[in-house]
Amino acid sequence: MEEIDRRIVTLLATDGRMSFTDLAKETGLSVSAVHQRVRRLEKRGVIRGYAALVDYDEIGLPLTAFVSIKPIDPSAPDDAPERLSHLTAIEACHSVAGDESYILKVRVASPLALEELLQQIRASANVSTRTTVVLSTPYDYRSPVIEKELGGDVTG
Amino acid sequence: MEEIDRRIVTLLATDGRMSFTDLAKETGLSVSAVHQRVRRLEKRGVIRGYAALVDYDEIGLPLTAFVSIKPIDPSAPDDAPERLSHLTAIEACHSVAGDESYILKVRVASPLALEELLQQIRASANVSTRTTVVLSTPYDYRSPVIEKELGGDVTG
DNA sequence: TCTGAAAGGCATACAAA
DNA sequence: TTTGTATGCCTTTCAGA
Repeated sequence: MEEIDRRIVTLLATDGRMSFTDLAKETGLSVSAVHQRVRRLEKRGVIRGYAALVDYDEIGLPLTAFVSIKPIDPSAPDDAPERLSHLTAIEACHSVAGDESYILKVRVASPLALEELLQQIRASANVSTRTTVVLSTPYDYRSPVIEKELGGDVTG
Repeated sequence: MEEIDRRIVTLLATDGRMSFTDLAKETGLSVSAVHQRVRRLEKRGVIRGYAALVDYDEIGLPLTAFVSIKPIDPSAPDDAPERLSHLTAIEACHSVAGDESYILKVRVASPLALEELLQQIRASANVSTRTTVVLSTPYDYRSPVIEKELGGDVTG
């Protein structure tokens, strides 16, 4: 029951365009039952959306870096994520524990573009930056192995 | 022409399940022309696949962390990615410039699970670890804004 | 929550330009 | 590389249990 939802999410995480017909075959349910379950998973927010996974080298953004940021003025309100969200080179923004406040993952075309981006980050959010350049990516976006208990109602 | 491919990739990066019919409407091409272009983009590796984006809180993996690793024995061959790939909690592995050799992104159920994972990482790859816990994620998996020149044959 | 049926829409292949 | 057509499959909805 809950087991089938895990299976569906795993299958779609691996192949986001899998058809309902194939999902039905894999789960042993009817097509319409799978259909309802997927729609419910989408509505509950378990599935947040679907994306094509892109090769960043191929689309002209071969340079990836992690940029850790720290506020210049620690007493100022921390609205860095909103201040930075207009910079489309930023793929992700994580608030983190530790010496620095956020880790950004960025994708740019060149070292020069990275330099310009760092200036924009510093200026937009009034932060200092520490940058770690990615040399290669053995793997990324691996599909999760889903825990047995879905949702927040874990009692065990 | 190349412009249309950028558009198609952008649309599919944002909605990985968009139909060819809708892609055709958005690009002004016929359905079969879009179909061929998507298949070509997949074959060229510009589109590497499709994935459902999952809410990690909802699937029982609410704790995200970045784990930087450094070999204990720097003279030993560096095969950390292969040695670690069996650990499914590791979502991504990036080789990086700087003091440490790799940055791992991991997803676990709890602090205890993180502790156990770190032990497995250290044992599997003979490395020391430095862990940065993610407190919240303002945004992640944002779709790229694609450069005008696709592929490696940039002449301008 | 499931199944099965009915509808319309969509994917895919193909001929032609 | 494109368009249009054709066929069959798939998605989606609905009734019923």
